[in-house]
Amino acid sequence: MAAKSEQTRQLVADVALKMFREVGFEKTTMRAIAQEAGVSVGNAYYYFASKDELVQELYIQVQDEHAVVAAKALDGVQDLASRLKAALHTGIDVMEPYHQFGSDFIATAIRPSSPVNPFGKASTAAREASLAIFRSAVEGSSPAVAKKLRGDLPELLWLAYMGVALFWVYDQSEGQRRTRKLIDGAAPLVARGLSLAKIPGVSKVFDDVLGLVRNVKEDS
Amino acid sequence: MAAKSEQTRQLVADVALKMFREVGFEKTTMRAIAQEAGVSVGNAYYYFASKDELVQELYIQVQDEHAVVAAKALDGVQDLASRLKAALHTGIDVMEPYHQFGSDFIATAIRPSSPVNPFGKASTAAREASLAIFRSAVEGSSPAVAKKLRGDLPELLWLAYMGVALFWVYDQSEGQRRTRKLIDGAAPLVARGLSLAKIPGVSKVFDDVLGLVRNVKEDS
DNA sequence: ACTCAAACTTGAACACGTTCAAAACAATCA
DNA sequence: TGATTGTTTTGAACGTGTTCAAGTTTGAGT
Repeated sequence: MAAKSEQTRQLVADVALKMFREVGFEKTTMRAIAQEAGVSVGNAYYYFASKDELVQELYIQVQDEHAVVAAKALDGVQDLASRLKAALHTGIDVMEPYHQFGSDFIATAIRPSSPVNPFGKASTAAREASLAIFRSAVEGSSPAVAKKLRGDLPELLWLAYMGVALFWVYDQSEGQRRTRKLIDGAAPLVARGLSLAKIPGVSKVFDDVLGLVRNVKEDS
Repeated sequence: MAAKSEQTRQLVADVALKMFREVGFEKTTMRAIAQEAGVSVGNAYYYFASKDELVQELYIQVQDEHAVVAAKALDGVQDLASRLKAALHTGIDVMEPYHQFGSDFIATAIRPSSPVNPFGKASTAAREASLAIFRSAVEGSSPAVAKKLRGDLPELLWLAYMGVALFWVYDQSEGQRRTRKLIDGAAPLVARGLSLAKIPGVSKVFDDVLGLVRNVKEDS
């Protein structure tokens, strides 16, 4: 049987996520969550040290769903462009219910001190799960990606995914049509761009890009 | 003689910016600003509708300074890589005093509703000024940038600058060494990458990138 | 059944950004 | 000067996220 405490925790989280979706971030006050869940404000804080941690709960749930949906969407898809499209489109799909609230989410997430910060320690698990999606997209593709790129590419694509998410937040076109268009346009371009790596002159530039990435990354 | 009201406005702004630099964003409460400036809280709000607008004051001031310093640094510099470096390094230079406070600034700025949002309406002037720096960096360079790129490049570089600024905010290395390294490494790479535009196979990819950028931009 | 420590829950209180009715001041005209 | 109108200033009050001392409940050991 679920411990009573776990029940309360879930209840608070469920109510919070529901309210985030339905009335937005700012209107979802801690008092409102507590009241709706039938607990005291202090009790909500017993399980979640801050409103940010409730956002993190949302972040984790969305990432988990993305992993599931993306795996399905990647199944049987061969070429890199299509695989990339699948990974990105599903990412947007799972975020869709939260679009209106996206900007508050990003404002929360971008703060290095926030537990939700995708680069931070507290989201290591979620980030790894997300990264794994792109690793799978790269490794499962045929024709295969040039070996020298294979190591760093997933991380770069994940970074690009963060950029797409940022674009999506600002995208006010109906149904975020522009973001879809961006994905559809950019994915094949990335794939084609990578295939240029064989051209000698280009290859050198690629090497230097990777060198720079590694250099900047290591020295922390 | 300066109108009394203008004096009060300046006083509040000066005190706020000084406190932002010296004690950080969160500790600089509206009450503290008012007290330090010797006015009432309500009076500060008479001149600045929100704390965000005080941040905007900072944003504008930093951009103005960047324009001045960058113009000086670009003077006499020929090749694109060096010009790009100059534009970026000076950008980081003027932000330096605010580094500790950078993340709060970004968290404020990234919200579409914020007056400080660099993509938003309220910062059109500051954005244009910033864009002009990169336009000048591109147009003044010799050897000249390929004509077909010249139109869109400044905007893309400005976007990259936003990315560098974001990187800088997260950069905890001493003196933000890693950001400097990133600039020094990336600027020549961009210049070299652009020169590849002559290669036929690469040229097509470039065309498509530009097409995508325009397509996504227009459809808003 | 009783004890007692740990887990859980409460709600009043704090500092914050922000608002606003009212007061003080300034400038203009009769 | 006095009246009137517009500008500037005040500080108490509101709703927010968050804290915490104090209470209540639970469960293992006797």
